[in-house]
Amino acid sequence: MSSDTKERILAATLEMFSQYGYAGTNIRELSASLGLVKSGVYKHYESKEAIWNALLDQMIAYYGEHFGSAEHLPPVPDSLEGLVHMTMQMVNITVHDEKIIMTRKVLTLEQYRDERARELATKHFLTGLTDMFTHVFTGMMDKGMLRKDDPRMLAFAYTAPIAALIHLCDREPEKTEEAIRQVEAFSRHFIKTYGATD
Amino acid sequence: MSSDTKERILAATLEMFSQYGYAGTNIRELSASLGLVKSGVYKHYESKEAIWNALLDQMIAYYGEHFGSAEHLPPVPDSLEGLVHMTMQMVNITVHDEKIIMTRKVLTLEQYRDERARELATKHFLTGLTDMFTHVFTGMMDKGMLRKDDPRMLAFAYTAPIAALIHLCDREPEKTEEAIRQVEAFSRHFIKTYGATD
DNA sequence: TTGACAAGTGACCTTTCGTTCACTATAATG
DNA sequence: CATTATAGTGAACGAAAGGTCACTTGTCAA
Repeated sequence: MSSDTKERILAATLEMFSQYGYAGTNIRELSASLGLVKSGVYKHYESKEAIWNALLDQMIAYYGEHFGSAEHLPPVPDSLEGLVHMTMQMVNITVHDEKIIMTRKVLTLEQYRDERARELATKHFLTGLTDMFTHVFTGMMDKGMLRKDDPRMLAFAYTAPIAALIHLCDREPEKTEEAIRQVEAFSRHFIKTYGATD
Repeated sequence: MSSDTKERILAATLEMFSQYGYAGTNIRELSASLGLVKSGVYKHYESKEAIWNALLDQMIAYYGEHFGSAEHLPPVPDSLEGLVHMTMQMVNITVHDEKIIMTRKVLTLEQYRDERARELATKHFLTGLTDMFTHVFTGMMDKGMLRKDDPRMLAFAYTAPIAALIHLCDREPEKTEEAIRQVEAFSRHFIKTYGATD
């Protein structure tokens, strides 16, 4: 089973790149963290850059599979409180799942250097979230739960502050609980502001 | 004039670190970009890390001088349109000033590695902006221009999306004009939502 | 004029980097 | 059983990294 090691290398790479970045990571430590010697890695990838490209391929594919198409859009909540609940569920996953955290960190660290990282970063941090909640808010407006307004603008106004708090968790993990409370407070403020009054 | 070169080194360091990061920058190229040979740099700083610390000192000091104290808070605008205007002025400066752009990029790239960078990043990207606009919105509520609400929550809801668009400009400079238009659209949406109705 | 010092040079050192290669152990295949 | 491909080893390589040092140059104070 060669492919097992191949994937283990990618996992270890994600871990190291998310901490030290591409330039700050060396193959010795990467191999050592897998219990093998550095030349062993070259049996599976021909260069450091090849590993990086494979990791990016995987991240891009993963994003495409899980957030890329319309099938994976979240259900429209059936109440304002449901929106808060859905939001908290999503945020709790995203700030506690190590793999997702490391993916964000890697994209953050390599966004100025690699074009594909740049593109995925914009999707991950901005347009993807906006698209997703544009759909949610459109549905909620149709059902009369939200005031009629530009759903895309609302989606942007809703997701950007939450994304900022998620980035705070990545930067200062000890503030995670506090940040989650802030997300909830913000979400409740949002529904109070934009919730339909009838 | 030794201190002239010392400052030129810091300027060149900011430029290189903001592009390639600390680990991705080498002293040879840094010196070359100043027209001197690498040992010349060591006449002014004893190590690469010393340069990094001096650069951080400078960034922290600059932030403290320009955004740190209450004296530097922006004036409370005298109309909702004034808020839009003030916002656009600030954003235009911040996304076009190369030094400010590079400062943000450096903080972005080193935030997971260096504790002081982490702290400054949080101030720069989150709490500093929130504090600033908490003051602005408090003043605007007092003057009856904004609906009474939690000024801190509003400041957060206002600045986080704008910061997200600024980060987009850093990541994809070719989208700067489009992003600026989005900032203005968001700002107008904000005053329509929270502006006092009387 | 001289002495001292700061700024800059170029050769050199050590370490670490990414990468290669001859080799071994293992396990499946004919 | 012999063979062959695969995964992993360990020594070695050249390049590039950060850093040192003896030396030159220019400036200015005594």
